[in-house]
Amino acid sequence: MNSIPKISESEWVVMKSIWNENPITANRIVDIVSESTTWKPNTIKSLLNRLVKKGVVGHESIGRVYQYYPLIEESLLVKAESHSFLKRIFDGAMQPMLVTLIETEDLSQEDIEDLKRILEEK
Amino acid sequence: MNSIPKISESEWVVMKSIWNENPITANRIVDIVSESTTWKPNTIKSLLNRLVKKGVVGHESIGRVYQYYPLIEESLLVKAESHSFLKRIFDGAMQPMLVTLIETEDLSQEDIEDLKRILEEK
DNA sequence: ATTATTATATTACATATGTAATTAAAATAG
DNA sequence: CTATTTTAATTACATATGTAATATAATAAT
Repeated sequence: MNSIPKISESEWVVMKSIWNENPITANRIVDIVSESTTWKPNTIKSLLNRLVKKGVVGHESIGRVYQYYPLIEESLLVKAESHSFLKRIFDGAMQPMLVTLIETEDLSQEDIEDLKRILEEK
Repeated sequence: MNSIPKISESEWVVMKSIWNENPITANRIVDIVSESTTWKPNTIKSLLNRLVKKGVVGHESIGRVYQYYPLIEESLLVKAESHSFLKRIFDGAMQPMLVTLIETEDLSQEDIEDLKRILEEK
């Protein structure tokens, strides 16, 4: 966990369920992830195992069943991912990115105001 | 080119050189990409070929050498990528993303002002 | 204890990606 | 034209990823 590991798109969705409910059992993860995907339970378990292998998720058997929990903070991974995205697509330039997203994401006037407020607080 | 193809991280850097200089020869691409990577020329050519296979780059022999050119607009791919990133990491929510990037990317006061201006223009 | 049920771990397999080397084709130099 | 150089195409190969099936170990039911 020294350098931040890369986790794949599918792994992200599993990871999120673990950050949201910590600790959490494999079955809960399967239930939650199943709501937003069509993946078979085995698929979800596989992804879970890969996350364990990558060292971003830990588990211990409390009682008769494993409890899984994150070994890395969500904000850390989110930051790493955001930074790499910004660099990869926009060569690190925030302005073009904001422009692109503003015109892609069709935001309400409210949203725009919120965003401005965020900037003002800086 | 009906649905937008996915291009990998490495392919992005090759793709960028083609958007920047259009049309462009393979050798130029190799030269340019070599400046920012340690990839062997063959590696760069391979990536180029994959882009052709994916249908995002075209080529035709003008004179004795191929000229390569993009078959898809940069802005289109950028938008698709941005949208998918936003969805994947932030569940589509701009606010948290902006917050994250603001605190990750350490921006100058100038930058902040620029960003505000962009928002005001909406 | 033996069987059935869960839960977890191992193995599988196709496609994608990173990273090139090898081969073939085309152009140029003798 | 034949040999060499340059360019482009094909093949290679390890690791990652998407997507599971199968096998094994632990529990619970009989």
